[in-house]
Amino acid sequence: MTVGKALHDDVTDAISAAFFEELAATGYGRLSVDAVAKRAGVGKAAIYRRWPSKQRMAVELTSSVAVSAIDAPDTGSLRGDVRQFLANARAALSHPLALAIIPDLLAEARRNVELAEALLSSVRDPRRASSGDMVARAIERGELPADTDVELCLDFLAGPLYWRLTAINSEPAPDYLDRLTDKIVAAFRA
Amino acid sequence: MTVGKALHDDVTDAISAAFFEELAATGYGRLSVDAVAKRAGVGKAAIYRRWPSKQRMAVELTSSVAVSAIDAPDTGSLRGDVRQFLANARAALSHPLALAIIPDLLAEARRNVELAEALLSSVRDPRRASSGDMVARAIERGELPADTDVELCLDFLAGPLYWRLTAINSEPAPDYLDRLTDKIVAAFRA
DNA sequence: ACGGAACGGAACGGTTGCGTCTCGTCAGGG
DNA sequence: CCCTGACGAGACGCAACCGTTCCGTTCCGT
Repeated sequence: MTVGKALHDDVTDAISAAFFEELAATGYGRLSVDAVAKRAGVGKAAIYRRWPSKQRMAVELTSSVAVSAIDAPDTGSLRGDVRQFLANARAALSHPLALAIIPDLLAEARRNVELAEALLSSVRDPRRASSGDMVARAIERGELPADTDVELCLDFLAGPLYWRLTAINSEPAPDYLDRLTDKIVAAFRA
Repeated sequence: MTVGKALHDDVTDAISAAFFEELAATGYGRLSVDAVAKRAGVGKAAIYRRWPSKQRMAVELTSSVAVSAIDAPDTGSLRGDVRQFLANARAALSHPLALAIIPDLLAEARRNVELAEALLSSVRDPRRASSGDMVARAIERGELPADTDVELCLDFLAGPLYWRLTAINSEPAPDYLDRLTDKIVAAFRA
């Protein structure tokens, strides 16, 4: 027994796409439901038929898309895994939308508890877990000492690249990821 | 020949303090002039007597405060300099205001050209230069090879700590900075 | 073919914000 | 001691936005 007729998937998809485009263009703080609806070619009612508020729409759309972005390279060597992880991260951050949206979400999460919890559980924890497995495999292979501080290593995996791409904002050299890999592996072993 | 009577410094200071508190609490996107004025115990006219618009107020206040936050430790050894740099950065980011404001400004800068240029010239460039000197001194002392990639090293100096404090959002262990220093120095030498 | 529900569009009331303006007050330099 | 101008407070016009409600239309299951 369905309660009502089904919402149209294509409309939901259009809203989702428009939401992220609008989020990238104007930021979480200034995001307006009218703008999302207009960009999606949709009536506002279609949005409020799906979510009870702007906040819930933002949180649910954000975490629903984020879960698909989990990568756990397993190339057989630490260096290969690190290099692949960086390539994946670089590719993900090459989407202009992602590069504009992610820092915005991290900033907003610091004052929006609901958003913060959604991001932590749907993005940080899974990613951190799979990255941790990556380091654990290196330890099992004997590439890293058994007492390696995994948590600390993970900060090196994402930190420098994220810092370069979002804060420094200058295009890295072509061989940047290779050089970065060398230094990250060296840091892991320290 | 003064054009008019002087603006009161204590009022300007109150506006500045209120601006940053409001910025931390609500974010750049939602920041309102009314809220800043009310928090400062000031009429809106006092603000518009000083800056022609909200945007200019934000840019000028931000860059004026930022210039004072430049540190270039020179302890005589690479490890000492790195450790001191991290301690300074950690202290700066321990201000709850800073931890809420900085990610917000970085996110906003990505879509606000005027703010971006102000941050790049008043924060990134001076900090990057003094940090570069730090690495250059290590090269002169022979602690690092002459062909060290300074730019890449700087990404390691700030990236992991910033990532940990802003994105991962879990309190680091007491000896975190020491362990971090070891790995950063190892990365520098790679 | 029918009917119900979702659809795009638009208007609504209530709220908020920007930037301007006007009050009456207060301070400080000549 | 007086006069100029900054001051706090707040009203103003205008625009934007949220969330709701109403249209007339279109789609889809039965």
